[in-house]
Amino acid sequence: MIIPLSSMAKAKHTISVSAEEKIREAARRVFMKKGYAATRTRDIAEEAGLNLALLNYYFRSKEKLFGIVMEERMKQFFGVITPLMYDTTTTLDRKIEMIVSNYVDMLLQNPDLPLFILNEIRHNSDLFNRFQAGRLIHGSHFVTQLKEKQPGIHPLHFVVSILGMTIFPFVAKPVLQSAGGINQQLFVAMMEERKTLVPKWAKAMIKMK
Amino acid sequence: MIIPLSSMAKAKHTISVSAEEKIREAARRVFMKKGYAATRTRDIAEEAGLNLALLNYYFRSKEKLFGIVMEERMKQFFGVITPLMYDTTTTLDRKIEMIVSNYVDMLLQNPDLPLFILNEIRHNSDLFNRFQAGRLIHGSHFVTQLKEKQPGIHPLHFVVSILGMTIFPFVAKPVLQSAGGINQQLFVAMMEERKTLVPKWAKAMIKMK
DNA sequence: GTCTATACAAAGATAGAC
DNA sequence: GTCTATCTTTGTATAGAC
Repeated sequence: MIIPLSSMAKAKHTISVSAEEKIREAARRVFMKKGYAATRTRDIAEEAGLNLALLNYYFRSKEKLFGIVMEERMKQFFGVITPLMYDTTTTLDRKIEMIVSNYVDMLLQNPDLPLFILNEIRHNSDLFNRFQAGRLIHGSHFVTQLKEKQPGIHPLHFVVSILGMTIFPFVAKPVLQSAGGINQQLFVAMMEERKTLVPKWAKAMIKMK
Repeated sequence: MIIPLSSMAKAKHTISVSAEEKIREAARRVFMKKGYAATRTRDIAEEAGLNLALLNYYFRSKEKLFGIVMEERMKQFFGVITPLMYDTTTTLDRKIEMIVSNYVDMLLQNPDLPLFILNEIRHNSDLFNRFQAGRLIHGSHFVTQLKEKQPGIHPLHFVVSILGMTIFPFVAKPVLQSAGGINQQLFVAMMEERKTLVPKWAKAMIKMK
């Protein structure tokens, strides 16, 4: 039996991670930690345990490599809520519970993600526009449901409040730990508590006169 | 009558801004816009309309200049709430109203401030520790009042929620405008509305069973 | 595909004239 | 105090051997 070369190459790639993959993962870690501007391509090569030239061989430039990392991270950051917000089969209350819970779980695994994303978008707003042109929130079923319940208040007020209560603690984490006098363990415990607290508060807000 | 030289120099400084001052203000604008790592000293010199060498003449290095700017901005960012939080003469409800209202007013004038501060602190947490060692929130009268009203819930939960609802919209502004479909004018109007909405919600949260 | 060595550009800092 | 010119370091990208 003849085994095609392409299959052999594929098999080889499944046992040991390819150099390309190593660089992409190293780039993700370094970019996330230091941000685009403060990251040196040498840092990425070193983190990957590979030579600097490989970086330019697989990806054309620092900027191209960053674009790839950024797209993956934005998918992760916005992907947590987009499907939920557009789901027409769940109630408003259930949506709120799921959005908060899913976000907290994901952010506990990726605490640096929000500040990274929001900061890089601010310095290059094209990043976001290129990713998914507008209307991500505006046209969602979630917004429709909010408008029904509270026609007098712009639905974005509720979206901002829920996301703010959920995401902000991770953005302000260093300050909270230092000025609030809490350690890592307590921080995690509080975020777990917020999975029930924030939805409870949010539902009350929406039902208020 | 004899006018001392020192007075003349002082008078001169009141009419035209000194080079040192020009550089500090230019540095503030450029650092706030691009962040520390992405800022080039040449950008600051150009923004100030002065030569690059002056920057090193007055301040020893880019890092020193940044430290000065950072300290001023942190004073502004934390100074808005610190006095209020430690004030023992105001009620809890009044404190909440004042914190939100003061923050919104200040942030409408300095929309880039939160992301700048939080991002730079994350990349160099010494910046915050050096500024004002811990306890900024932890030992405040505000926290004491919250603990009285709701002994079962960690007071930091309320602090985080109030600050999150107030500050987060400014941190996420580019995303909100693009994905939420709102322009600058509507953004400002909504932030004004939040000066009454957020306190109303926050008070209800604290009173909940 | 992977490496070493190096070209080239950008950026921080300084010397020295005025 | 302020400028022009320049040194030095750092960082991105490429050439060329294996």
